[in-house]
Amino acid sequence: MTDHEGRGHEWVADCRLRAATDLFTHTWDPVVLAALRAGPRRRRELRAAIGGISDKVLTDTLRRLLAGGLVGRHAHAEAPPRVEYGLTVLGQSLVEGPMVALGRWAVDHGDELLAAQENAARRTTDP
Amino acid sequence: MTDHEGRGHEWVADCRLRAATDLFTHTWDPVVLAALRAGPRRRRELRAAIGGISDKVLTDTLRRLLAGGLVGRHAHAEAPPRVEYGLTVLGQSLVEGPMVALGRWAVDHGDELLAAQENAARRTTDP
DNA sequence: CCGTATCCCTTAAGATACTG
DNA sequence: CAGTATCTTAAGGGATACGG
Repeated sequence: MTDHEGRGHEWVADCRLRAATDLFTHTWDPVVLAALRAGPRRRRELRAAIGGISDKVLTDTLRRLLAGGLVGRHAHAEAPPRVEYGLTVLGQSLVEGPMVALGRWAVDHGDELLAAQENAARRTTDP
Repeated sequence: MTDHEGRGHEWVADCRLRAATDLFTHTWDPVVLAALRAGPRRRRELRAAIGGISDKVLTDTLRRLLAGGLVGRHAHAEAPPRVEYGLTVLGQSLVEGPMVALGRWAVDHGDELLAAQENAARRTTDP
């Protein structure tokens, strides 16, 4: 199943592609990954930088990303607890590769996307 | 999904990127898009090519992709109903760009990803 | 063949309050 | 500051049966 290029009828059976797309199924995962792009951050910094994410969801998301091997955690042994999260090498490759590509696409086709959505919406409302 | 005061934070405030990543939050969307990469397909062909998707979910997914302007629908006026779904120009640009990039990444880093996941899993089980 | 209509279960994610 | 503990709601996704 190494053959993902070209034919298309085998994409679905390609577990690796499925595994990759599944990395994006959780709303906040890409957001957190993107926020870590600039470098390691403390939990609180992350929360502030992201904005609009609850403590629980941030915890859940970080747990998942840690389990997925995309994010690493470093707890400094200090009196006021200091913990930093950062992208692993793997996480970095994902962010700098496909995610940047997606971001670029979003910028290039954002207007078009919105327009298409409105157009399709009007189509279903208008007889 | 509350909007956070449109200040120019970073990536997170970039609604276009959010809009783009949200295109992947539904499990089957990328799968269907990928299945359409090879060209327009009839509903039944799609279902067969994908495998493991229910009628309802396929319907939901197609509706969403249609509403999103990524997929188009063409109903031929024939005695036995014939309907074909295909990528729009916009959908094609998404598939051929970011999605192919993601697929390539999945192939290149699939082993690494699995290894990292197992590693992280062992870490949380082993003290 | 192309869908729709239900019912059911699981889980993401928000809100809130509390501990080390 | 870093995290946990509940509770709640909304929604994705599966199974099945029926309608155009």
